[in-house]
Amino acid sequence: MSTNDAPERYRPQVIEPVWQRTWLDSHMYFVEPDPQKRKLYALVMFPYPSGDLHMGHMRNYTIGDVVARYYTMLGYNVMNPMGWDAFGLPAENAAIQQGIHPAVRTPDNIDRMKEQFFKMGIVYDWDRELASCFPDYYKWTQWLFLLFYERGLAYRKLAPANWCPKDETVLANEQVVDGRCERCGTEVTKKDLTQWFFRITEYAERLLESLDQLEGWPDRVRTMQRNWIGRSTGAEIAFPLSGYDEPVRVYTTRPDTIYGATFLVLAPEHPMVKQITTDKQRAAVDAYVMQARKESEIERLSTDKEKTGVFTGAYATNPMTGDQIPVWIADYVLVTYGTGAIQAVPGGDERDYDFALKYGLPVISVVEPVEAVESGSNDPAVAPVYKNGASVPVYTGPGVMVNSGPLNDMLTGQSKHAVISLLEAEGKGKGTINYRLRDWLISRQRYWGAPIPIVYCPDCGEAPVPVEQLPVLLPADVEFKPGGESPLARVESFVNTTCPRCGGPARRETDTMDTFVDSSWYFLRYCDPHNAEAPFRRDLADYWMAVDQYTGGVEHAILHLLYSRFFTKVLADAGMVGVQEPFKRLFTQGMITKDGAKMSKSKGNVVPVDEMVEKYGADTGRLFILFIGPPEDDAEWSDSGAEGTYRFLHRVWRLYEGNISIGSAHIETEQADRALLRQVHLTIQKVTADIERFHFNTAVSAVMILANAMQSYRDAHGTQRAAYAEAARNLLLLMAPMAPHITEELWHRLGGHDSIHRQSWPQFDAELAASDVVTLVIQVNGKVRDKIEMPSDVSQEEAIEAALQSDKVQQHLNGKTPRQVHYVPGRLVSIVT
RNA sequence: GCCGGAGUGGCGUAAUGGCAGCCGCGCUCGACUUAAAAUCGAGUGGGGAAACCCGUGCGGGUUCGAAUCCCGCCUCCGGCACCA
Repeated sequence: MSTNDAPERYRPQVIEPVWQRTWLDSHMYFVEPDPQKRKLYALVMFPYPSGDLHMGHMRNYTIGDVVARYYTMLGYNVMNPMGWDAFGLPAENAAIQQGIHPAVRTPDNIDRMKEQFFKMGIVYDWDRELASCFPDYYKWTQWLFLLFYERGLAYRKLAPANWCPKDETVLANEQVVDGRCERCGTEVTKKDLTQWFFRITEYAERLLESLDQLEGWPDRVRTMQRNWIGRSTGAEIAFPLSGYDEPVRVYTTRPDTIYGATFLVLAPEHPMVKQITTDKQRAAVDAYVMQARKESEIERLSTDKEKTGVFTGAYATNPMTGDQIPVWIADYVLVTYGTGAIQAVPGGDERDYDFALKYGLPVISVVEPVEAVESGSNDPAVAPVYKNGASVPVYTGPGVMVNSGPLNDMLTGQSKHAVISLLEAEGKGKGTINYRLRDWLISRQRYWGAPIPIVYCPDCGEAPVPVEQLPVLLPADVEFKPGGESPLARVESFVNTTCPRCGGPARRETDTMDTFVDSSWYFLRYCDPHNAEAPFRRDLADYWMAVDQYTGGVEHAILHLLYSRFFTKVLADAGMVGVQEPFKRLFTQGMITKDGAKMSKSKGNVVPVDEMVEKYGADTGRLFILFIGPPEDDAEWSDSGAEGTYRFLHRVWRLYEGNISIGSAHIETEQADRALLRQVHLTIQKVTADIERFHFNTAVSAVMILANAMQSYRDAHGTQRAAYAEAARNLLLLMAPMAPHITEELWHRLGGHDSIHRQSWPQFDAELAASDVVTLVIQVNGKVRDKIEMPSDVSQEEAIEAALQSDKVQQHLNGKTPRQVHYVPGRLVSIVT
């Protein structure tokens, strides 16, 4: 029981810091493995330490905090860690532009952001904090690189990088704006460099297969990953080249259309282009190859763009028809997909068709639609189309084979198997499975990343750095100005080393790793963050893994999540973890946009959390960001409306003024008391379900409805009846994960002991929530004509009888006899005449 | 362009096959006040005096019944492998 003689205003700026300090000092959310309790690993994607948290972060971390606090109240042993994805481009840019060393700037930013986490009332197990840029973390990133290396999953090959010829530096895609260097405006070209790759394609099939088991993932993310991996079945076919020993190997998903293959197209970068180009065509081919290397992949794959290409002068033989067909190059063929060469079948492929019409290449029909092959074959998208007055159409749909020798009269599908058998029997090709997924390029010609732990010896060649020599430390004294190579290459003391095999002089690899490598295993390090002997202990990973609830931005739906899944599978194969998949349930939140774009420092549209928290307090900010809309949808930021949430919390505060007799066993049984208790239990049910399914906006709405009901009840009956106390207690518990400070404060003012966050989550009582009447909606011919109140146990017969007797229904029936009546129990009667 | 998603009052949204607009913002009117702020109360999709009609981006379909399911289109957002 608590009495407040002089009502005190709600002052978040006063109460919030007090509880933030209390939670931190009491280590409330610091956890150890406890086999007696159900564990729950709640994880939010760790941020890049840009220095300031904005409203997009606030949404992300508030959701994570609600999850952690909610499951704690449910009695789980909840691990909720936080760390920093601290390597990367922005720190290096700041070093170049402002001369601030990343090793100085990054910890400063981390401190600032950590302060902002405290101010938002977000609780973590800070004992597990990590930062990917600290040697005690990247030592193990390097260790894992060596593990991949030993397992044959890391290798080097030549690959192009964006290159600014003026600055003599490699550019990230982000630094290339409209084909030009963002710094100096020079036209960007490509430079071929020997770079490190991870062999993720070896895991393509497994990454695809286990997607089906990830039932706790949103369908859209699973679909995106499935399409990204892009499994297709087809055939690799050899087209002999006139005058060469080596044939051109093409990959096609439509080997059945080979009789219509009237030319071949190689990617401009295809290794055979140089040798097969005739002298007459050389100048044109070279110019085209140069041009193609300037284009981005997105430009090249655009089906809108007019097709371009050049004839190489070479001819190949169609292995099925024996015809001599010309070999072209074109930028719509990518060297990274399939074999980098295609058989062009203009009669059966839109792109090939456009290309053939433009360059006057022959078009042959090989598939004709069959009437009623399948119902639904009248789809206009796949009907034969004659473009630009061509005499032969393009048709990509299913049908029957024509002009195809032994395949004639077969149906699509049948013909695919038949032609593969023929090709295999004659040694001209074979059925294959192809993936769109490419190996993961991890080399970066940058300073601020984990050095790749490899040494090159003039005598022994490439050698891994011995484990006991890890970490390969980033030197502190570096010149950041762009020029030629990775900044590390200019640090003699770093580059010059000794060969671990022969002890002779050797040079270090000067590339660093893609930051996605750092973030592909951080969730494992959290399980055992201080381990100096290994990345993490197996038994600790076994206790905590998999992550039960992973929350983060939808922009990570493909790359980060795919790489983390890949890492987990490799580590499972190495016996280091017991799970095949790292993230059991995934929630991808939408972005908070401002001026129509994702908030980011580079776009200058950031709304910092500080402003919000200083003006209204953390609880208002948290509740408002949860209330703003469905968390999986993007939301355009506007601070009008925050005011309403602030008012709501003031109203809640006032609900706790006056005497509230918590703990009274006696519940009055007046209508009003029963109605309030019903509302309490409906709210328990709703808020519980909404938190479980991440519908926080409707959970907030539900507690507002309960607060409104309490207010009406109080105005009529005061605060001293037990029903009110029951409502008061439950409202705080239900709001506690979302608005942790005000609920903690009011909990103590009500006389509650311990922390509200250590209380049990309220239990829904169906009996108290039940209502004795239901409102039935009566429709006549699909339109609502009346509503009638009936006892909740009304039978179908009674409901229909009552509906038919309604005056309004009689009026709309207009003397006609109902032909059909549909009854939805407890909800609706639909009468059809 | 390709892959994925979203479009509902003046605004954020609710309803995921069964009452379109819950909850909140904004606005209007009223109470309290010397006045204002704060607070409290009433109202608020469009048309119509009313009965009622219309209405969930656009066009079609399925159904007794569609914001919700299906087909086609338009617009906006995210990802597209070196931003993370």
